[in-house]
Amino acid sequence: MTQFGPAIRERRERLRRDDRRYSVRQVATRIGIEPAYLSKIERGEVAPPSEATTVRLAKELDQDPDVLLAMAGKVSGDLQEIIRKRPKLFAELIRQLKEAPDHAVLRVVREVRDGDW
Amino acid sequence: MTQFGPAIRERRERLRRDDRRYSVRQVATRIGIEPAYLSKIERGEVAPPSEATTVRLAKELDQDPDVLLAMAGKVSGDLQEIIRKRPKLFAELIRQLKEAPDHAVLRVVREVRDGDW
DNA sequence: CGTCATGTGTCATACCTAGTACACACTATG
DNA sequence: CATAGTGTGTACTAGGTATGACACATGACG
Repeated sequence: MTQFGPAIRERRERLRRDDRRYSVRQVATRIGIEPAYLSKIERGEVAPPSEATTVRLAKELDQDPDVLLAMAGKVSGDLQEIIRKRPKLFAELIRQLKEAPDHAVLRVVREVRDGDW
Repeated sequence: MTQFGPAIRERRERLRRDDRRYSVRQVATRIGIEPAYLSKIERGEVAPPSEATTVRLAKELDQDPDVLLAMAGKVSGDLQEIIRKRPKLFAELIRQLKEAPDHAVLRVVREVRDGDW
């Protein structure tokens, strides 16, 4: 699994090649944290930041928040809330899908989307 | 939503009617926490305990761990891990199912269980 | 009646989370 | 060459998490 910090650094530096506004300092300022803190995050010197900060960072770097949160070892609060409202149901479903191949899960997603319930 | 503490208390006292071994003290000792701490948990004087403690408590009181964790505002670590391994897929699925009625979700569960992938 | 168990109040604590503040050395640019 | 911007090291902290230790008053049991 790719580490959170390095992934961020790579992404930011890529963006920076075309746009000087993607420096540690400026990105940090835009998402409302200290530059030194972002630097440490990117080098993995500290643990990934809070969910809120991770999401702001994801948006800033035009990345999928759920993917970044996953790398940070977290699951989005809104997903957790959905699960908590019907814990038995969702726990069973998710454990059921643990070993299912991607295409099987996708099929379920599509079925539900087009479902006529 | 029922609160975590009171639900625990109620359940424990119910068990206690038939079995004197379900006192605050004895339950606490069996699951490895201080009696005073369990007392505070049951009265909601402190926040619900850690996931590990909650699960031990659930087993001790013969309750569904996922349900108790949900009341505690948490989602089981093993479910989170499943989601984190394929964040996009599961995020989409779960958000898709947010408004789906129970029977629709259950249908999906059954389909997957009997699925031929 | 003694003693054992019960629930709870008070106080203390170790560790974690999620950062801030500031200075310093290097680099690029006009 | 000045200066503006860059990344990073060191030091610090407010607030929360998850308990532990112990004493005390009450109630039940033999």
